[in-house]
Amino acid sequence: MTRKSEAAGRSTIRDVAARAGVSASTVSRVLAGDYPVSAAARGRVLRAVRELDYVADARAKAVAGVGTPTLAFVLEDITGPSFAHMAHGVEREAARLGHLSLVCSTDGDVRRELEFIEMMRAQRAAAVILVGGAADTPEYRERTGRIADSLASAGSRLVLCGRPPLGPGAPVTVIEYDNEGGAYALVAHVLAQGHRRVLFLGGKPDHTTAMGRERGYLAAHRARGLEPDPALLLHGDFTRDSGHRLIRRALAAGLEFSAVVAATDMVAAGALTALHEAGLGVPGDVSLAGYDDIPFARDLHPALTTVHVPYEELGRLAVRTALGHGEESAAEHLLLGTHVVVRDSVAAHGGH
Amino acid sequence: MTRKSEAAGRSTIRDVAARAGVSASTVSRVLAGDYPVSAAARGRVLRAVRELDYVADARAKAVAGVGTPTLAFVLEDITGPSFAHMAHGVEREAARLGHLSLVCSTDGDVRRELEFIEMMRAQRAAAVILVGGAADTPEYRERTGRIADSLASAGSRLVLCGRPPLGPGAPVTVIEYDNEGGAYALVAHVLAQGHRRVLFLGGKPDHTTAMGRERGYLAAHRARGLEPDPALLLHGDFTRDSGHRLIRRALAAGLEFSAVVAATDMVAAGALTALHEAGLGVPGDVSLAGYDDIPFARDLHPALTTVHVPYEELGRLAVRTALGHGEESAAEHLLLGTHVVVRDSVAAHGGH
DNA sequence: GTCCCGTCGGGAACCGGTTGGCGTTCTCAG
DNA sequence: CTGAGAACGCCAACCGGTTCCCGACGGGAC
Repeated sequence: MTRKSEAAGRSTIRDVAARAGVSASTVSRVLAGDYPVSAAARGRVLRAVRELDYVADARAKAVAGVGTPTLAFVLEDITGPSFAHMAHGVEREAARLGHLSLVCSTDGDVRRELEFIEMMRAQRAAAVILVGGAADTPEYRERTGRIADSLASAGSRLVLCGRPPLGPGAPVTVIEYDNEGGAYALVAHVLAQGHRRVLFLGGKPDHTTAMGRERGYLAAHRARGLEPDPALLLHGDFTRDSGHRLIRRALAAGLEFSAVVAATDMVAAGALTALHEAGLGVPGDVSLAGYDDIPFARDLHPALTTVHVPYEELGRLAVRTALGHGEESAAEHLLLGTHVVVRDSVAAHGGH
Repeated sequence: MTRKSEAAGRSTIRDVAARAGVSASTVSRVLAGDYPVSAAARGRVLRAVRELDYVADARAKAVAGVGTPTLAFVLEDITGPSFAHMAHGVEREAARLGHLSLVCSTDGDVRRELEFIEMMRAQRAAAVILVGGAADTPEYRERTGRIADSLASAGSRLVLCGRPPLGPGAPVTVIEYDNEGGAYALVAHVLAQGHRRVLFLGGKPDHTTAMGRERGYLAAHRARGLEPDPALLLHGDFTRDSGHRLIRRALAAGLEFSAVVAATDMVAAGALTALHEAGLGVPGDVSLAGYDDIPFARDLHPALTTVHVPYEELGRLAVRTALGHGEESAAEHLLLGTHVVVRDSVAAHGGH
């Protein structure tokens, strides 16, 4: 009883073959359904498969060159609403295209990101999608460029989704949204309401998403011939606690401002609570705006004016272009639009 | 030039061997690092690996019986905050234990869930984690039981995380939280504030998570000798829109209530907005409570009283027990505690 | 100068599938 | 009754690794 493998246990194609009284090739062909097989043999094979509850080993198929391709996406933290929406888009589109999705949270740790990408190369993933902003240093470009080459030469592809593009020539697909433009439009809207001292609750310096929004903030001011007080540019991270803390500190420091633009809806949520706690009315005493248009933005009180970003679509596009399906496959750099969603948290300055 | 494979392209272990002037076995051994290999040979192999940018094919390793195990988790929608937190816990713990994580969103589609699980069996995943509530029908138990057997006989394991357990005997690991108990405590708190007509914004009938919370609602009433008006039990789903709609309808129908308990923080958020839109103050005119304690609950205005559920820990435990690590590996059924978080959205009936 | 043992490396079988090529059998026309 | 051609099924090679087993070589002890 060398390998009877009985009823239980992972049975192999040979077990099935033996039970059906045919060769392994025949079993394979019955299952594949391409090659002609006599009805009698097919029946016996099918029955054996059912009785043994046999499922072909996907890894072995993969080695043999058939089988479900895999797609990987790595993000900082699935818990962030915008990440979650991108992830959802990626996963849904991948599934639609018959791919499996591997995830990895890096918690912002570059080393973990690197390790995971290396694993994905070993897995022969069809594509690796890097999601979300990052520090755009020369080192980042160099490192990411190497990864892109490495992946490309292994027949895979690197996709940057809402992440700083590399120089031209790198074998990379980039899907971005108009990050700076959204911030520009939003801040322009705030300024149009008469606000002149607009506090900006930013993210980590040199984090591209944060910086893009900050650039939009500055550009909107300059377009009106205004030069914002540098003291109004605060830095933290993209969490609600950061927004809460930043506002408390600004208030404690006696900083003057009539409006707050947060780099993120999450940050705005924390900021809103801090303002409330300080007895400040929004938008009566101070106006507030966010960025991302997460579903919750509507349920803050007042409903948050923010910038809508098509996160889910971003994810879908990322996998579609990566896999070369769809007409956008030709393009290697896509830019999706954003737009301001006006709700109730921004009012005219000095307004009643 | 049969398979020179040049600089580019997925190089095989044989390519490396050829370039280093050794056999494939030696390359394998150098990379594995177990077997003694002369310094000279090792050096040549390492250099060849570097020059070819070689990474061993993880799928082939898997077939040969070594290599990174995989773990799968399937949930309804990664976009829901509580799901996202469980997912995060699962992924982080899996990574810590050296596993890869495959995800699948089912959007509540049972067929998709089934398909995915079958794929996971083919992938020889170490464990499949089913996350989130489901309709607990006899058919569900039967089907899930079959899956559990099937997975078990393939050396894998099914884990139900916050999902209805099966009968005893099924080869399943169950990680739950005290769903009903949390609702009981929450509603008891509301009743203790003097409220007698408490509207319950539930989920789909026969969805276990929703029903568990509903049971808690009822039990808390009965413990006080109260029998709630059946008209106060509303059903929808777990989205913010559902909460919004339900409140609007209840108000339009002239339903009387002094407090609202929502089955979910998301639902509570929608309900809160609907109440505000109707000119009702919270908690002045009506009290409101949620369930899940998602980070945003603090930033609603008023800050939401809710039930804290250790979602991330739930995810971590799921993989730990599934993989048989840790002391809890022996247990096959774990129940995590929940607790009420009192904030500002529930006030005494009749006001101060 | 042998003998022996330890170190090192290669050949080959194996993991669990797929598939090309070829021989066998069946069928039907001539 | 025979020969051609189609239908069918098995053998063996292959995918890309790992590892058992054994032979070769070199050095130290006697």
